[in-house]
Amino acid sequence: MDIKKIERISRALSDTNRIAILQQFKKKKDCLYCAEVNDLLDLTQPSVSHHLKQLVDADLLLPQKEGRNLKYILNQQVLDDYIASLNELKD
Amino acid sequence: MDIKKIERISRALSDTNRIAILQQFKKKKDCLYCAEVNDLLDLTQPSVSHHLKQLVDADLLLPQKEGRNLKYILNQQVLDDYIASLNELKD
DNA sequence: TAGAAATATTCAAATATTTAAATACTAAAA
DNA sequence: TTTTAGTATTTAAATATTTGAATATTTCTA
Repeated sequence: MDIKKIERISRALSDTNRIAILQQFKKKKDCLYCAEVNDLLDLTQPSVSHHLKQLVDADLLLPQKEGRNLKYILNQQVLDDYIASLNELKD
Repeated sequence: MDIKKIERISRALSDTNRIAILQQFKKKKDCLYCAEVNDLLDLTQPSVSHHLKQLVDADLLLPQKEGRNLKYILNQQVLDDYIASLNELKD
């Protein structure tokens, strides 16, 4: 993973609201709906949309349209790659 | 690791200059001198000092004074804890 | 002790991020 | 087809970050 990608993902993770979104996947298991994220955070809908966009732009979340709803899936592969890059710092 | 700590470390990692500093540890092995970081980055000394401070404040680097020089050690424990927190997102 | 070397701090300017209000878009439902 | 629900975009304000110039601090050395 190149340094720009590491930067992008790190920045996506550098906000408690976005970390809370990711942590919610542990509870909701496989997927999370946009509306659920709006309920989860104490922010207006546009702000939540902005945070979700950051996570999607970093490829941490994969969006999937379902009619007028939007479902997100955690991109475990990118998370694994990011973790692998961090592990490489340690040798 | 609490959410605020994850945020802090992620933010410290969200800059290519700071990532480059951490990557330099792989080449210099155990420790890195402040002056070496100044040489590494194409920034003025105060800017480098600022970046190093971010890494120290996130506990990713442990500073050690050696006379008027300053030596940094990579805090592998914090890095491990951070990685563990990221791994927890995946279950 | 005076001067030099290494690092930190202060300050200001430029840029980026976060947030919400207003509005637009898209797709389902009435 | 009009309305409604869900999500995105635009805009602007507040705040935070990044950077370098100037300066301060600390510690070594002559």
